[in-house]
Amino acid sequence: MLSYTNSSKGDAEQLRRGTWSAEEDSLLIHYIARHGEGHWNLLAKRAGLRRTGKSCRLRWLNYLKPDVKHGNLTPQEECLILQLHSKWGNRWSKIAKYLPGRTDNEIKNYWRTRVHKHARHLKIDANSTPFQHVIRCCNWMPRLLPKMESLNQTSQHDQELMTIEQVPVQEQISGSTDIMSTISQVAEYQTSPFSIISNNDDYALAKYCYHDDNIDKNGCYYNLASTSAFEDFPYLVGDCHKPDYNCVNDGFADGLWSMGEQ
DNA sequence: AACCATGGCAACCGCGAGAGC
DNA sequence: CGCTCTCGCGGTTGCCATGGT
Repeated sequence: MLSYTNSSKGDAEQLRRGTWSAEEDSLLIHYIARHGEGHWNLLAKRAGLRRTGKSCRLRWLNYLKPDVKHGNLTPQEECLILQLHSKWGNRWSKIAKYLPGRTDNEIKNYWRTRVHKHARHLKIDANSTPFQHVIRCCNWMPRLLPKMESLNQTSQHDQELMTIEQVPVQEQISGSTDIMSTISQVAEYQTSPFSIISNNDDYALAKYCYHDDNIDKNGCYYNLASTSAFEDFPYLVGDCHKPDYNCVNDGFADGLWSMGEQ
């Protein structure tokens, strides 16, 4: 599919829309390699692309940029998205800053296709408190955590996740709301269902794993720690309670939650 | 085999913030 | 102060692949 925008200045200045061709990608990549990013409208003209600057910027940031990761999200990334979304809501770009190589667009798509789907089936608003409970207490998070553990043993990907260096400076200095500092504080509580399993000052790499014995047979976390230090990141310490929503504890819900798994 | 429904995702759109003049 | 331009964000659209009937 390819279309052109209407232009009052005649056909010669018509702009292309729709899917990018390999040739256009190549033009954009080579131009940026030589001249760098920015000034997208000018870039589009000088690179010989009949695209808007906006379109060029989007294509570069979401697809062509070398550090953009392609492929399925890992359980760690899914878990982090769920946690951060519960904290910030639809602040996709902010959430994306904590997932190196993932774009806001990709995270947004993930949320809309996967998470909203589950909310629809459960007939719950995806942004509602009941759905938050469903995610963190009943099905999703508990299902992701064992996957995270198993992948931790072999994957290097998680070692790239959430390093201090990759978090923008303005986020690092944001005081008590800094996710990393909160995670570090969580490490001090070995009774927490999550704990830091690697964290040194030089590399400042934080990883977290999950203690299976802190989860009850209904898939709910025990309330193991309650301190103001965790308020910014409550789900890491399991402030969770047994849900009141019966719909998520029956077999119907089980089927729903597993249907998206591959 | 043909049709239809659905999911996944790339791309577009509208808006607002900020910078420069 | 107001205008224009650029950039970035969140919401939405529409294409394509896949699976079901």
